[in-house]
Amino acid sequence: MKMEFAMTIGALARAATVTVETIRFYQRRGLLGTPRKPAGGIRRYGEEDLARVRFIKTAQALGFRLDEVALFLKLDDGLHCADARVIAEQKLKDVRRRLSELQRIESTLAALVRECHTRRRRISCPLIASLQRV
Amino acid sequence: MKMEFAMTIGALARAATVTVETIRFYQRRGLLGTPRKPAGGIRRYGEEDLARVRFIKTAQALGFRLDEVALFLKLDDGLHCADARVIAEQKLKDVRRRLSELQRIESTLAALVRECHTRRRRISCPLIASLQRV
DNA sequence: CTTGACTCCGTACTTAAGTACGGCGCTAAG
DNA sequence: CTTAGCGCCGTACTTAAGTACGGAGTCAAG
Repeated sequence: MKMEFAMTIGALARAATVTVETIRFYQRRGLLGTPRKPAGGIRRYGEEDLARVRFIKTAQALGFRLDEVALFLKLDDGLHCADARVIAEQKLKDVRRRLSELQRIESTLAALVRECHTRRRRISCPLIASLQRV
Repeated sequence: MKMEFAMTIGALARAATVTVETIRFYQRRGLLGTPRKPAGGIRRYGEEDLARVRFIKTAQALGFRLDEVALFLKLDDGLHCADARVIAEQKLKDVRRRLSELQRIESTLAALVRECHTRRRRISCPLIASLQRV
């Protein structure tokens, strides 16, 4: 039997370093359960709720959207590992696409700034002029 | 004297490969002028309007937001090149920050997927399990 | 027993960059 | 002369992930 130290929603939020509003938002989105309320009292949250919020935040930090997190949670019964992998592979593809796009932007922008540094005292700003035709 | 071939808003939108609604949206945002309307007639747009829309789209493709584009347009008198450069340098910094963040995500996600491939037939999905603690 | 902090709940607002809609007028073709 | 297709204009809706607010109720300390 584990020692459950029950938290209020505020304590849970602090423990997960999110706001109370975020907790309530996740509940509305169905990502997090809402404990039964003891008849005109205050809800209590356990460690599994904290783990859930951390799960959501970790997945988000890896680029998953909340609806994808919801999918993961549905698949979290040990049986759907392949399905979860497919989602992660798609996300990885997406991340790599964004990465190369951003790299393209980086080099173009860097070139523009460089040009702006070297070609001083021109009639018109090379950077702004470039935006007409990059 | 240049041959101005005047366009309707629809023709301008097609020429710039945006929608009419986008043109009108840019006008509301002050990014694009609204030609005088010939008393109960239809507005006509010229090449400078097309150039302006292309300018906006090019800047957007380099990661600038519309409010930053608006700044560029205000600076476009040849006198504020240094100011424009500062904006571009900030954007470049921002792009590089996002780039390294995305690289971090890429490697973590790739490792997770790899683990999911090799460690088959485990009791629980390593990917989902990892989200509890990455 | 009061005060202050916190919870509960519903609703509305935020940002960015559009998209969609609906009613009207004009205009070019048949 | 009529009709189809645009243009004009205002307003509202979209997505994502929360934030903000306001009026209650509750709980613990003093």
